[in-house]
Amino acid sequence: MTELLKRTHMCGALRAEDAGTRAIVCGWVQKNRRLGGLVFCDLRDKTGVVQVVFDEDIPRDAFETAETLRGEYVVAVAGLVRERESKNPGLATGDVEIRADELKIYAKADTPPIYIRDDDNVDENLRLKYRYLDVRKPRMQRNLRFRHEVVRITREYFFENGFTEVETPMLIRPTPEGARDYLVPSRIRNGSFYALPQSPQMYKQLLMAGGVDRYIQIVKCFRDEDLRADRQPEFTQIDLEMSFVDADDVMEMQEGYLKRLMKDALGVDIETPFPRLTYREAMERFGSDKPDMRFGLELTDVSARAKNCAFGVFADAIANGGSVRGICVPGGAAAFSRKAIDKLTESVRVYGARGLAWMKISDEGISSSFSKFFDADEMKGFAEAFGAESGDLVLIAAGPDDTVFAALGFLRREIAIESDLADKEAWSFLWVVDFPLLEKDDETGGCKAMHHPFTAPNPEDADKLDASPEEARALAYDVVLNGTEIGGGSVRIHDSALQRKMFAVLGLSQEEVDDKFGFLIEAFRYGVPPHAGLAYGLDRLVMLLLGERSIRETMAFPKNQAAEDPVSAAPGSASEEQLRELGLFLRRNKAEQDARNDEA
RNA sequence: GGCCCGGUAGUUCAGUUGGUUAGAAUGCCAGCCUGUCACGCUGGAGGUCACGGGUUCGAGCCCCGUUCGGGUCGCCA
Repeated sequence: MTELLKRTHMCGALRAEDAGTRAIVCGWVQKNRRLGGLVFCDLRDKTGVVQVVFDEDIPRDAFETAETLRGEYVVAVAGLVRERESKNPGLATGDVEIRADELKIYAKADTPPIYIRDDDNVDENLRLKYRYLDVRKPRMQRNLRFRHEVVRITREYFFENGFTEVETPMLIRPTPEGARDYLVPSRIRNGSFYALPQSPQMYKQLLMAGGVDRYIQIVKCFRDEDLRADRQPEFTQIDLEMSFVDADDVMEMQEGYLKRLMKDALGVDIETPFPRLTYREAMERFGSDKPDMRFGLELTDVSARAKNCAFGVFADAIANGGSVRGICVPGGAAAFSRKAIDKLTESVRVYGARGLAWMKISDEGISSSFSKFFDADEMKGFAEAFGAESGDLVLIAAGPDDTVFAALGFLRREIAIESDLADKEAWSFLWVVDFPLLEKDDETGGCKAMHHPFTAPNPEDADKLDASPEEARALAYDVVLNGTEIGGGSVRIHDSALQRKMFAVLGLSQEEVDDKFGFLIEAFRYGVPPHAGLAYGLDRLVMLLLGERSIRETMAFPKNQAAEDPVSAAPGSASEEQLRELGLFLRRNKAEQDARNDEA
């Protein structure tokens, strides 16, 4: 066993006032510079880098060892801290250096496959495969510590407010609704499966029935769906639930939390309460249920002007129950080339929009892709409806409402990014409320819960549940930051008659209800308080606060797009023995079977 | 499942109309160097151009297929 040099200081903490003290620091060799009779070594730990200097006045073997140092060797250095003759203003510790007299190499290191530098610009796949090297970089060190701070502040705030952290099971009953489950086969009961939780939803409601009153859990959740820059198969929720409260109480509690978080984590003061938009208003003004309100480019509905017009695209959209809406892009956007507009048109096709109509307003008048269908006064009317002035470009989409909203919602974000319209310093929080209770289920043709089947309908819409359930609003709310949903929740149904009605509207039979949710329904028979809650996506929240573009930057070991862990190469195959114990038989094609036989 | 982008030294990239032995930077190795800090100087090693097939006198480059990675739509109660 190597005898340790006991660390007395962290590398990045040394300052001019430490000059004259003897220090022992440990870490990784960032860089070794040999100048013949002098060796400079930048030593790195989690706090930063400090320069160590070896000269020929120290014991011969120590100096010769110093000459052999290479990048990422793990060492301990003992020596006197002293002020530097020539300071390095680029380094936090640049006023001092350690004049080493003792050196111990704990571990040598091969040349790493990636540079241990923030600006290495390396392929992300390599970063993930060698994540333990990537994590040595200041950026990841900062991100992981920041995430830790967010978690600490979160617990602090909610604990102060009477919340109890309770762990709920990771092995739960599979639920066919919603996202795909990760299944875990049972060994003890062959043929049965656990699922990993997509969220602790039902358990936290049981805790309300259990009198916990205020619950929080910072908890891993699992969804076997396709990945995105902000979606991982396993992610962390800040999950909470409160008893004897209404939606306003929950939102007020969250505003207090987010205000505290912004202050303590970033030193930023934000205004509360947050603005509230109804879902309908958010869609109509911004084409999104998570609008970014740091910039304008709001949508305008011009359906009335386009009704019964000669332009088939407009007229048909309205005749089929859709609408014609657009955005006005100011600031000289009328100078956009035909090519640029074509590119925007192409980009909205993925949202189902068939195309974009446009009009350019200039001092000479209006030029437009649809001017031949309208007279000059009508064209002027369009321009006025958009408040368009000379130099502006108006982009118009026509079709079913959801398509128009999706296309224009995307366009306004896209143009804001390209034209750098959003205030980078702004933290724009808001609530979106009054979500629809139900949405169309394209697979069954019926309705399904937009949030989940325990979400309470707005009492004002209670009468709609029978006749026109799709018009009913829910007591659901999302909190949005700079155009990204960071959390969402709802008031839950605690009235069993109402819950039965919801299941009926969703088309679930008594048998299905008993099978899937029986334990929750039964629990509610024994006295459940009114309750409501909310869950944040922690990874996404941390990503936004850090200004990162991917939640992978906030996780120590994220999965790649194929949901594989590049470090361990998970998922892997199970042994025949494991499969046998679980009572599982895999269907294999012949090639796989042959390969397996060859192995055995 | 669909669409888009990409894969060339360890790493980041260049590579002309398809034409000799595939280059640069950085990293790595060796030597020199007492104030460097992106140290410097000299020299050196390092390549299955993702894989397979095709077109061609000739393919890193063109075509087809596969694969891997990323983005995105669907999906994510």
